[in-house]
Amino acid sequence: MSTEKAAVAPHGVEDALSAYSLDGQIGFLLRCAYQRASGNLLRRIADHGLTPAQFSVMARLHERGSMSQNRLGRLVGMEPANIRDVVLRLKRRGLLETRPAPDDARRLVVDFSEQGRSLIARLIPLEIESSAQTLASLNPQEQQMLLQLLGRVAEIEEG
Amino acid sequence: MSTEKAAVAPHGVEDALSAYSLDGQIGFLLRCAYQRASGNLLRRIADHGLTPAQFSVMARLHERGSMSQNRLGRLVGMEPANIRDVVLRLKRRGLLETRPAPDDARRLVVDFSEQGRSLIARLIPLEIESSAQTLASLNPQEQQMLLQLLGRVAEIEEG
DNA sequence: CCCATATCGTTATGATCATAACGATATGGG
DNA sequence: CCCATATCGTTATGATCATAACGATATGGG
Repeated sequence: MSTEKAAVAPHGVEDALSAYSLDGQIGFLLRCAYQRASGNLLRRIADHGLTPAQFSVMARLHERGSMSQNRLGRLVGMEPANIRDVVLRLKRRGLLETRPAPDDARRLVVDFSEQGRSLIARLIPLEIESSAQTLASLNPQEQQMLLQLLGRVAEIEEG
Repeated sequence: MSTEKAAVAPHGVEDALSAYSLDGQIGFLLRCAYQRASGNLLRRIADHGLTPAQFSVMARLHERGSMSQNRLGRLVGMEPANIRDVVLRLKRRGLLETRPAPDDARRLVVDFSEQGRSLIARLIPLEIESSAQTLASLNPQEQQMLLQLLGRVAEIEEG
């Protein structure tokens, strides 16, 4: 099973190679679909100076309230180095503020500024529109099915 | 319908805001799912020095044969500036070669080197494994359903 | 208490993306 | 033929990602 280079016929392998279709691969489809979704959102929020990644950080903070930078990153699927840069840019725009956690000198608590809190409230409706546009080619039942299946593939981390 | 700020009650909007859940948004789910799929593939091909984006370029070239850099980019969903850099890195690794198109001085024809042709053939089986892993939490029928729905959302460009 | 271990944020590096602007070349209609 | 228009590849800029390595701080078991 291991060392034998079966003279039998590598036919299976060759078939797999020629039958392979990039367009049918989950990874490629996800990348293309995300590009489309991301573009739909970006077109609506770019005037407000936000990107989809920045939006997700603000939206999560809106949902869950202020929390440490690290935890915020985990809840939106960003590595510590990554969430750091995103928070930094949002701070520079005056949308977020940070302060040391009173009970843990390692942690940095991230919170909205007044401007940020107001902005995210205005942007969420735009994202709802954007999601509808992304899913427009599916009927409601198919949309629910897709969201449900994607949720199981994504295995989002609970915090 | 347009200028009237209905005193009636912005209740609908407030409900939409509080009912909003990032985890149920198609864009966020796609980003998380792609991260997972991308990681699964990267773990298998990183030793060979390739990234998922580079893999998709090589796989498309394997499927369709040599073509212009611009068209190759369109067929994997990369902008001209982007496909350029990916092809450049693959050239540096000796996996791809480019030459001017004989019939059109604007075009750059991209093709495999011997080493590249051999590598992609060895990598495709790894990607098939990776796809299976990404979809492991779904049964075969659900997998087909997800791929079909994603394909309709992605609206991949035909070349 | 002490110390191995984990967590948090940071720095650095390199790849992926989108966008805008540009020169060079093709093309097609008048 | 000529020229408006499109296409191709490039340059530049800025944001998003993953990873490795690191110092600082918490924590929990002995």
